[in-house]
Order: sequence, then structure tokens, then C-alpha cells
Amino acid sequence: MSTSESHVALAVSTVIFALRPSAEGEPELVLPLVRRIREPYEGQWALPGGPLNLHEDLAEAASRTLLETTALEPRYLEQLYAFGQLDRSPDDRVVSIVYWALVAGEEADRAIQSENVQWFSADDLPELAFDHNLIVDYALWRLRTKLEYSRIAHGFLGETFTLAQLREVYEVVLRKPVDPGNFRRMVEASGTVVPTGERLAGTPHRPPQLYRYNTSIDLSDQGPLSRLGAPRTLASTRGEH
Amino acid sequence: MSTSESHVALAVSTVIFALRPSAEGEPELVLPLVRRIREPYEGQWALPGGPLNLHEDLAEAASRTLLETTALEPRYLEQLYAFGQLDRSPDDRVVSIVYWALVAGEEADRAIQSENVQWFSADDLPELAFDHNLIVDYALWRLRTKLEYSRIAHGFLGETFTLAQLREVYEVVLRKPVDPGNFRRMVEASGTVVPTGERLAGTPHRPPQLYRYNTSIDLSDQGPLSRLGAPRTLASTRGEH
DNA sequence: TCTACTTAGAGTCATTCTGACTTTTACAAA
DNA sequence: TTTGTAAAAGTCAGAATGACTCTAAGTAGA
Repeated sequence: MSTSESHVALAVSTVIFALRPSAEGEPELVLPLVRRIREPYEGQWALPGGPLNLHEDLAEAASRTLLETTALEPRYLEQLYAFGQLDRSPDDRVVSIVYWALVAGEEADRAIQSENVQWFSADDLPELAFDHNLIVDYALWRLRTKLEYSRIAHGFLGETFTLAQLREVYEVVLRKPVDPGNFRRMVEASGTVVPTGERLAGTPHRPPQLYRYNTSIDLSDQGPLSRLGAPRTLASTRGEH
Repeated sequence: MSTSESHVALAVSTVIFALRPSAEGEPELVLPLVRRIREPYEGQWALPGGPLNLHEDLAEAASRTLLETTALEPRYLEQLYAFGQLDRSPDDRVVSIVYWALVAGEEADRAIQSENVQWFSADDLPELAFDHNLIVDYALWRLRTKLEYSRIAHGFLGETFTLAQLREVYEVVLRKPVDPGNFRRMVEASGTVVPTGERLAGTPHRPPQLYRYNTSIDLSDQGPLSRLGAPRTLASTRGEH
């Protein structure tokens, strides 16, 4: 085995999602892409990523390339899929292990924007390098599916948030209106958030309760994989007591 | 990049599930393991697998090692996860892309059994090589989770089956009794199976209707990944009209 | 100061879904 | 002909869900 130099290359890429106000003021689902500066696909947009270092964990590599290209730290990080079709790179054989991440909107404002790094609307992407359009489509599908049965929406928000903000995440990601009353009932029954006791002041209406994510609840998202030492960041990054 | 000889090695392994009658006659969930014939972990049991060939698709490699060690063809095949912790192999760095598969019980009887290939009860495994206990735990968790929201149970059965046989799959995998009436209602409402028109004769009671899997329904299990040309076998292997 | 406006938050009601259970049917074996 | 067994259809109460109403509590403007 190990056919001299012509071995299979291993890369790690990340699909990074954030919510940001669009030109019209409405928040929209966006993701950062990097422009390729070499062949193949030179000049085209692609997912941030790079080769896996020998002494680096997979999730670490995902976080690193995320930090390098966008200067952001994820509030949620999960492995998406390993893509390995024979023809996904024209000349060599590359297997890409892809992660997907959520970053808070406030963070995303501080993100790098440059000639070669730009944010795009997730539902209106250009033609990307390699099979990256398929990868983004799958990541979007996973995000939308998982949002409904798991409780990851706060990955888009800051430390504390109102139920209206949380509901807006659902509305934007799922692209459909959500009834405020039923949403409140669903969230409160799930026990995934707890009231901080404080209220958001300065609104032109009754001041809403602020909530934070309930870290004590185990939503057993990944089953036995949680034994692999929390790649899913969320509270684990920020100082939590 | 590409640090001379000390690169990251890439392997593909597969967790293969089948239902087989145990010593007591009750069917149980079993999986085949192979005994390692070299260091590290020489003599210990491990998942079937091997290195990825340069001109081989990931799912293809999974099917191949499956065929080589057990002489079986999967009725369902899906990527599980890519495992890449730094310490999972003592001396070198190995990233394993793991698949999981279902094979029909009747097939499993024809499977290879030898000194170095044996089937074990999924809930009563010995200590395995590498991180393979964790991998099997995760595969079991995925199987049990997916069985409830998706319709993959017929992956354990033959071309046609009765509702009682299908229900038994649920009972054995989920390790809990399932009400026959409610199960029938659930399955019929889902539309995932269709009656063949024939009945199973020779039973000491009213002869049950035979069903087959409804291939025309898209249960959109994997979202956009279905564009990757059906690694999920099921009907696609056997001759279907 | 009062009124209009807006969303927060609590609650109602009808429909659907779910789990536990009953009844009748159709076969084999005794 | 009787008995035993599972098939298949059906019943019923409680839980979950979607559409909707009503009151509370703030700001902004008249």
C-alpha cells in the first residue's frame, strides 16, 4: 500500500453560518467564502479550509481555518460529512472532511472582509469551486433539519436574548413565519432556555424577558460522540459558571 | 505541505448490522468483527476495513471491505462519521471514515465465519482495538435514532415481509415491545410499504399479508446528498422493476 | 396628561397524533 | 368441532399542535 507520492490528500473545510442584516434591513442567513488564488478554479469562490496538519485534531483544523479566514470563533461546531468522490478535484484525489459552524451575528460584524474573503447570502450563491455548491446545500439542509428537532438556534445569538430574537432565527433560517404564542409555549416546555431575571429596556412596547441557554440540560444531540470532548462549542468557549 | 513520508493515513471501516436468531431462538442484533493479525492490537477484535485505494470511492471502499471479510452485500449503506483523534492509533496518525450497513438476516446466514471473522451480539462486545468500541456505540445510537424517524427497518429483511416481521425488527433493535395495532397504523400511514397482494401461508393462524418496500416514495433521508448517486443501496442492488 | 401604537405574555379551542385496549377474522392443530 | 394464535379493524382518552383572542406594559406623539 501507500503508492509512493500519489496518495490520497486529506483536507478540512468549514461551512460557516451567521445571521446579518441585509441591505433591506431584514436579517438574512449568510456565509463567508474565500477566493481561490491558484489553480484549479483560480479566481472562483470556495469554502474556507486547508490541509490537515499531522498533529492536529479534525475539529481543531476546522476551527483554525475558520479563525484564519474570518477571525471568528464558532459558537457551534459539528462535523458535516466526508466528501471523497473521485472527480471532485480535477488532477489529484482529495478527500475533504467538512464541518459546519454557527457564529453569533454580533461577532460576524467584526469578521474580516477583504478582496478575497466575502460574505454571501446562503440562498443566492455564485458557482463555487469543486463540489462546494453541493456541500453548502447539504449543510443548509442539515441546519434547517436540525433546527427543528434540536435546539441550536442560540448559536446565532449572543449570551442573552429575548424570545423574539430566538424566534427570528427560526423564521429567517426556515423561511417561514412562526406564531409567537406557540413558539413561546414550545421553547418553555423544552426547558432549553432559562430567564435571566432581567428585561430588555428601551423598546417602544412592553419590555421582554431576557433568557440564556440552559447548559445543565443534555440534549444528547450526538449520542456517544459527546465522549469525544466537546467539539460542539456553544457555552464551552465563553466563560460560563 | 505534504510532510515527506509522515503524512496522515486514510482508512475506511464499516459497522455491519444484521438480525440473527440467538442461542435462545430469539433474534438479536449482531455484527461481524475481524481479529487483528498484526500490531498494534494484535489478536484483538476490530471492525472490518482497510486503507482507501487511490481510485476508489469512499462508499465503494466500504462495500469492498464488507464483501471481503463477510462475503455480504449491504441492503443499506450510509456514512457514519470521520474519526481522527490524534491518539486513536498508537504510532501513526490515521483518520478513519466509517460507514454503517444493514444486511438481510437470510444473507447473514451465508456469511463467512472463521477463526478470524466472527459475529458478536451488538450489546455484548469484547474490548475492541483502537477506538472501535466508541465507533460501534455511535453506530448503534444512529441506528436506533434513525429507525424511529426514518424507515430503514426493511434493510434487515428480504424482498417481501409481513408487518409482524417488520415489527420484530423494531422490537429487537429498540429493545422494547411495540403494540401491533399501533405499529400497523403507523406503517400504513407512512406509505413506505405496499402490499404485494400475496399472503404468507402455513402459519398456525390467519395468514398475514406480504409487503414490499415502496421504492417510489422519497423519504429524503439525506437531503441534497442523494445527488451523490445512491450509496444507500436497498432496492438499488437487487433487481427491481 | 392622555391617547394611540406595538409587542409581551397568558390563555382558549378545535384538530390531529399517540398509546392502551377491544373485537372479529382466518388459519392450523388437536 | 373445538381450541389456540396472530391478523386486521376499530375504539377511546389524553397529549401535542396550530390558529386565534385578550390583557399587560412600555414608548411616542398629540
